[in-house]
Amino acid sequence: MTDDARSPFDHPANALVLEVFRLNGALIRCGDALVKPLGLTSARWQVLGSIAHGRGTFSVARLADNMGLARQSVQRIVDELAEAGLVGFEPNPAHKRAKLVVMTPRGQRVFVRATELWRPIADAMAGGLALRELRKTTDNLAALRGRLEDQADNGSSE
Amino acid sequence: MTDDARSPFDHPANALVLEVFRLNGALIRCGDALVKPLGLTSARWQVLGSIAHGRGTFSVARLADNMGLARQSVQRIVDELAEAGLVGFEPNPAHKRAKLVVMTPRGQRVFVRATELWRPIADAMAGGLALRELRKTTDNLAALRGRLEDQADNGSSE
DNA sequence: GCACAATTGACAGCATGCTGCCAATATGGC
DNA sequence: GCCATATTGGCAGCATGCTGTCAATTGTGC
Repeated sequence: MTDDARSPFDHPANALVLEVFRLNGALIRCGDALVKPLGLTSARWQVLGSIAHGRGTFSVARLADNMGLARQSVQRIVDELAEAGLVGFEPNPAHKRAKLVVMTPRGQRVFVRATELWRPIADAMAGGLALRELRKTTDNLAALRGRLEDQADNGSSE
Repeated sequence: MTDDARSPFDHPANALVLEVFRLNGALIRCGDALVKPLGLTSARWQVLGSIAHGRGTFSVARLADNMGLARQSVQRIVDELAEAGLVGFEPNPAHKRAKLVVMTPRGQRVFVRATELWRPIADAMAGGLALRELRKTTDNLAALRGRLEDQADNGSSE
């Protein structure tokens, strides 16, 4: 069953879009299952990853920008992580209100554990592709997103 | 700002995963904005697309399988589309309970209109990539998903 | 220094994905 | 034919994304 000219919905980009949706869903489901034993979810794990990436120098707003999400989406997750004792807040010398989000020791341990669980899955998933091909694919996705967002911006101003 | 060895989270697949998340989010936001004037959302538009793809020969459960989503996720959208008068139900000769989901004439008009709005955006987004490259990228994503899901399956049984 | 814009977080509410549980309807083994 | 199983839809509830609005803080232009 291939999707040919069955409907007016037949653009070469559509197959890619559908595959992005499917892969996104599969990644979230897999991640949820993977880190559930640690009391995490995909979303909380991702936020921990962003905090690790910034080494505790980011406010919630910066985290959200880096992840491409709305501030409030990240804010709620961070608040829940704080309630669970996995992250905390440090005073920000540059901004009294925008505190810096840092991992607690417990948060660090959980994040390291999640990373260990993920590595073999990532190896197996990416193993079939040459590193070059993997990078090329990533670059192509980024380029597609760049042009999509340009379109969205232009479209709203015209 | 590149993400080097700042944390234990440093696998070549991670850049791709993050880009899939970002592109997925960008596509949904763009789609929501695009079809909002038609009274649609990304999710409803996608379900209409699946119905069009099956030409009205699919039950809700089949639609969900095709989209890689849980049945209930699709069920709610279909119910809402039915309430909005965009889809209807035909009796299924093979199953009294599992009715076939079909577009109403109004649903068809809305879907065609959405497709017209999407085409120039898709052209602009994919335009920077050769058709070959676009297909290759799509295939790579599908391959990654296949291996990811295999891992998930094996992992649960071992 | 002061008013105005931009940034940030708090709170409330919606859309869409998920799961779990139950009832109704096939389907298959006996 | 009958009972166990699978499939399907209905209902309820949760997680995570979004938006809009408001207050607190910071930065800018005069």
